[in-house]
Amino acid sequence: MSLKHALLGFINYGPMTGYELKKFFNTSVAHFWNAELSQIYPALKAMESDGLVEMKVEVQGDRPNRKVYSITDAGRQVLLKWLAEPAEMEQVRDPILIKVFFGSALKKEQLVSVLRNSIQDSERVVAYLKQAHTFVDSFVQSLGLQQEGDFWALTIEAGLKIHQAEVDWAHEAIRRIEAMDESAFECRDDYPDIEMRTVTEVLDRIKSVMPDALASADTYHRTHAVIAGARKTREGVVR
Amino acid sequence: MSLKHALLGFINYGPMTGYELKKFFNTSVAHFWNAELSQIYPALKAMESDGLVEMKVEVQGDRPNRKVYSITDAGRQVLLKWLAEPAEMEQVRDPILIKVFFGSALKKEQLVSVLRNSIQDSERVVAYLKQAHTFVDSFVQSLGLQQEGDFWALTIEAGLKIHQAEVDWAHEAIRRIEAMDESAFECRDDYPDIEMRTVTEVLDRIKSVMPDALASADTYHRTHAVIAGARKTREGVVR
DNA sequence: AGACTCATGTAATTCGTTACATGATTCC
DNA sequence: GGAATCATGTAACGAATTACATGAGTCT
Repeated sequence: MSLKHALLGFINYGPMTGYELKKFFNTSVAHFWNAELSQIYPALKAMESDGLVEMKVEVQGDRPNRKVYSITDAGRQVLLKWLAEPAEMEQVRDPILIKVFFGSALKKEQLVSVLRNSIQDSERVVAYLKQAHTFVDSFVQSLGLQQEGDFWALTIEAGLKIHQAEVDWAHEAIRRIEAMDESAFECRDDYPDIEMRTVTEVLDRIKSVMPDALASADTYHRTHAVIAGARKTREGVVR
Repeated sequence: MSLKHALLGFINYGPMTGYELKKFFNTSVAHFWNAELSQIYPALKAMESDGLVEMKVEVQGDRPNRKVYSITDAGRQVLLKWLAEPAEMEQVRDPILIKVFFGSALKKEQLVSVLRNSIQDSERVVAYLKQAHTFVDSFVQSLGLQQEGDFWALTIEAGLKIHQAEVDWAHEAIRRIEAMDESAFECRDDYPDIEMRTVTEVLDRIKSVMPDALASADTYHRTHAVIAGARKTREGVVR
């Protein structure tokens, strides 16, 4: 679980309250991680009882009291250990790809319009990230965290490259879809009447004809498992 | 929620059991969606009681009975409606970027090694996807779903472009990190002693100096909300 | 007058993973 | 003899979102 580690990372900069952590998230890692206050507050409590952070109440007259968390030696150790471990690969879940995958059930223009909407969304994020560079510069300067600037910038560029790849793909997809024959669309009535029991049979048949290709497809998730296994061998236990 | 819609999409090809759906997932959309049997079975039950699918028990002597689900008219309507709606943008959560973000706490070589591991993972996926093309071709042919081939191929290419972008970024990141000064690393002891209360103050300061940049950073999530809002205006209620 | 900020939370719900359970058959 | 396939599930847990709750102070 990365949320607690991200919180530790920020608290490692200096003592902070949950409310401020939320602000920090919003203004720095929002494009690749987010957390609501309702998730942050319990997480901090749990981290405190695990001895990773310490809490001090700052009494305020006019406003609600602040609970300021600072990192402990144990917390810093946990953070450093986690940072140095290989990152877990998360299962991607991309609804737009499901829509394209089943695109033959739609009218051509409908599918194209879905893709156009998706391009708009991605382009908005790209526009945000382009501006984010200048903003992060002054943010980092003002907090005296100049050393962090380069690392923060790298994460922004990751976002830019990935979202730009999405945009490029979607444009190419629209081109390809528009070149497709009308008969490829709205074909829900004329699916083959074959009992889908054949899914299994087809896999068996392909298995005998081209064992290599199947191996790769069938073991996609096992591949991940193998990676995880390899990691354990490489670096000791990965919790 | 897209899982039920993905299930509907497959059942729309023809009647299927939960077990076969899992196989279909593994051999076609595994790179952008996955579901365990323990999630599929209850989902099918719920869809049945919602009237989106119908179930018939096929008694088998030797093996456990099969519960074959087929799509209803209501189900097909729900599927088509969902497919035509703009796709939701999911919050990205990328642990590797957290590690880079807090990379200054590590030693240079540690951070580079984390990135190298990440490259290995991504390249394995890229290798799988390159093979997947040929596999999907014969799979689609054998099932008599030739029309779907082009749409399936598009999703594979999306995966290729995005994961390739990740690989490219990580290589560039390693280059940049290796060019960085040693002093930028392991600097956890000399963070400024400023009370982090200043997060709020810094934001206020920047807000007055460069209101444009802040607007973009501060409203990243609101931007998403705006997109959702715009969608509602564009297309009616998006549940 | 109404919205936003500061500052804390709890509760309910959804989505997903992991573990556990059963039991015959077939492949190595 | 042990693992994998076929075929169904349940239960527990974890992560994240949404909704609800409080309450003073400030901004428009």
